Amino acid sequence: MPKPKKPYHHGDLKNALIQAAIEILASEGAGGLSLRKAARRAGVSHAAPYAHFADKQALIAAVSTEGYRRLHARILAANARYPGDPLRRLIEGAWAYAAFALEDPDHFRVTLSGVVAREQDYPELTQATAASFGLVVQIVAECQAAGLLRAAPPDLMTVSIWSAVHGLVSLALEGQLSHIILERYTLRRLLIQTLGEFIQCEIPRRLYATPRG
Amino acid sequence: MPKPKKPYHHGDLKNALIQAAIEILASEGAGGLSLRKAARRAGVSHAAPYAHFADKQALIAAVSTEGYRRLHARILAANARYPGDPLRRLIEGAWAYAAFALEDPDHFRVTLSGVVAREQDYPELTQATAASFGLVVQIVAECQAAGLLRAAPPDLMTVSIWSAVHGLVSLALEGQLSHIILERYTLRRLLIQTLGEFIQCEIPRRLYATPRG
DNA sequence: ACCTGAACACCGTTCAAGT
DNA sequence: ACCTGAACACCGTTCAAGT
Repeated sequence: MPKPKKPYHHGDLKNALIQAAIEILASEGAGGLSLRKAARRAGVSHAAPYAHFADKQALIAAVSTEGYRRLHARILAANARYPGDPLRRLIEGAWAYAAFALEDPDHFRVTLSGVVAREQDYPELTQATAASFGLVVQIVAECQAAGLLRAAPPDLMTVSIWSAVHGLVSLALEGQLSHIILERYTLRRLLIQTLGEFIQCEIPRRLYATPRG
Repeated sequence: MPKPKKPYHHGDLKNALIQAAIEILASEGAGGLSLRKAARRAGVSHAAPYAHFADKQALIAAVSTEGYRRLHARILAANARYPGDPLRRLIEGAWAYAAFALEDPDHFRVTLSGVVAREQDYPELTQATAASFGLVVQIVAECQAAGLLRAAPPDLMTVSIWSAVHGLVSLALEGQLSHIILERYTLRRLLIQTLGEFIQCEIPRRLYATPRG
């Protein structure tokens, strides 16, 4: 216990509000998220959040930070499942990204749809994004060492691959991929097909199957 | 003149509202867009838009449709500039996409950030997206014929390349690309680097320079 | 057909005031 | 330090009424 803080009459309103916001995103979508509703769900008055967040943007930044941490945890878990198998780590890491988007679309949207003034004002968010990026750079570097990805500055290669994965997931999520295509191919199939353009070897067909779920 | 319609006392309120919305996006950003403000700018009462749009979503769908048309026009123009040069057409088409995002970030955001229930309710939007997608498929197919892209179903290859371009542009726009990277490389450089992973030949260095602007 | 004005339920944000 | 209640200026949407 780093700080034995037991404030007024709500255990930890700040985190309660973040959790409430994430729940609202899951149940009502991004359009239904309001400071007042989060306050109501946490059982406090509509002005109480202002004791912990400068404005709505600040709450959203906190929700975004938590989103990045969940993404990080998912990719890390996928990584742990395939020690010494860089190809599998790359593919399942990307799939973990997609799975988060599919399971919690509005939290994903808020997390990745920039809080605009970000960097300056929300150091925790900056740190969370840097940590995730760093993790992907590691995976990419492993793949390069194994000759699975072309030699290039790992951060540049990471930008390219992250872009491709993020773009595919976003377009699918926003319904911008034509029905014709989504009826013929699963998202996982499209993901592997796209990663296949980067990867310098054949990808085993058995990886096409969407895992558990 | 397909329809000599001269309604009540406003020439064409519907289009006036769409233009007003696009102007608001440019001057105040996506957060500042409201039906009431668009109505005010068009010089009508706040309830007047409901004669032409079912709700705010419907206006946004119209703005999105217009965004897709501008994107289409830009890519078409880039195409016309490089007849018989598929590589250049691909690169400058992608750059046209990025240029739209850079010049009118909030219109780009609204255009690509799905209206969710899209397909069913807004046939004009569906048509506009299909047209753009078709144009890119053409360019991709040309590149494949020239051996610049790997042989694969052109629509699948288009999904992969569009994803990469869209992802890169989106991440850059939302400030999700680390400062360190954006300070060292221009967006155009990152775009070409990314396309380079798909293209089966060397890309002339002189294309790295960002054109007019 | 096209538009207005009043009305309703909701926001984000501020601020004096209470414990 | 943490929270409340009233207040203000904004929304989206509806609806009776006017031309």
